[in-house]
Amino acid sequence: MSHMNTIRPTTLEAIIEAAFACLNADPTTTLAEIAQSAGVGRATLHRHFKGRADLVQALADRALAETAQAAERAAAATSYTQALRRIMRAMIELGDRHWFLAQETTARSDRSAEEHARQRGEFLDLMLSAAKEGAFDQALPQAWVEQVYDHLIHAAWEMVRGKEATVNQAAELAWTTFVGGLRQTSR
Amino acid sequence: MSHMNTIRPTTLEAIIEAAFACLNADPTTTLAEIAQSAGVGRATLHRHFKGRADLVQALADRALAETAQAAERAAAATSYTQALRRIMRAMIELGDRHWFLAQETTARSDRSAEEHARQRGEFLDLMLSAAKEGAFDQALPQAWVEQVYDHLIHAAWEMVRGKEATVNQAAELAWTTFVGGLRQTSR
DNA sequence: ATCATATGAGACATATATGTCTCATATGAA
DNA sequence: TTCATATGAGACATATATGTCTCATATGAT
Repeated sequence: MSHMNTIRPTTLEAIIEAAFACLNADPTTTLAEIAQSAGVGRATLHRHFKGRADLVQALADRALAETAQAAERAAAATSYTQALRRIMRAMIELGDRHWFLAQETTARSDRSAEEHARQRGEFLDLMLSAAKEGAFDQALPQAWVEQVYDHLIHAAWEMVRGKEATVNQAAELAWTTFVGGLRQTSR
Repeated sequence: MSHMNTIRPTTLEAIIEAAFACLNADPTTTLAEIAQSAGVGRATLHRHFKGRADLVQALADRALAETAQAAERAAAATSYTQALRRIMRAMIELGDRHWFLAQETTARSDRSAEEHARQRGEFLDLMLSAAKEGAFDQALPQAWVEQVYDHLIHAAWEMVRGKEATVNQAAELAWTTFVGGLRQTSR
């Protein structure tokens, strides 16, 4: 604290945002390319992250923390179904984080994997509760409901990325498709 | 023709299948790892493919050809809607090819990209025709319908991969979810 | 059996990404 | 201004993936 010449917050942020964007677009992206995309020297990237593995771990940690926080906030709702809907919207907004976590399965720390599993577990409980509320057909395989939920988030995020919809529109489309597609009467 | 000691078809096939599996699981997979996974020497892989780029191009070409052929076969149906359904099922069966084409956007030959675009165009026409038949709500953004269609294919494929459903079951789930989610009354 | 070709193993060279260091400069606090 | 720290540029070393070659062996056709 006090007088220290702190790291410019923009530098670290720029690296992290560029890394999310680059690695989501192409997981083989070079550290040099990420640095360049962040408008930062290659050495600077190495000062902040020991190496590729370290960077990826940091991204995973951040994505996990951000999605967890957003989900927690969104979970405050009048019903489990509404919570599910609000979380879906929140995940679409954090689409790059969500997608990164879904893709980057390689070599994550135990703690990180545990946290991910814990979050996932909480979410599944919520889904179960929403199912009991009648949000979707309880006879459907749980795995299918999860798959559809996650993939619709990604689909919606890509709509937003491609400027084909606003976040609100995409979230609305995704939710409507989710409940309509998994409705009990639709079987 | 004639007396030549032909390449063992199994060698090439093994390499290609291993490459699809490995690269889908982790795009950064090494050529050495692919060769090993195929149960083949590293040198042998290089005899068949000049390098990584060449291999990826070959995979893309094959995936394109296989999906095109399967789609053409499936398109023979009693209605555009049925064709759409049969194509969806076919794509789930070719899930690894379909996914590979969706992911591997980097550096494909012009011819390959053109062919992909052409296929895509034909498919969009079909979707439009199915929409006119009432397969789904015509008021929905075309891009959203495409996104949902493609993502449900991937979701279904992952169900099959994870042994959580047979191809038939997964295809049924995907189609039901598709038409239910995009139904006109569901808006 | 004989021969042509495919293959595997490994040596070797090269290319590319990664990691480390130095030094000049920029920046913000005191 | 003065000072401590962050940064950029680039040199340099290392690690890893890739590409090429040789040779012994396996395989299938004749």
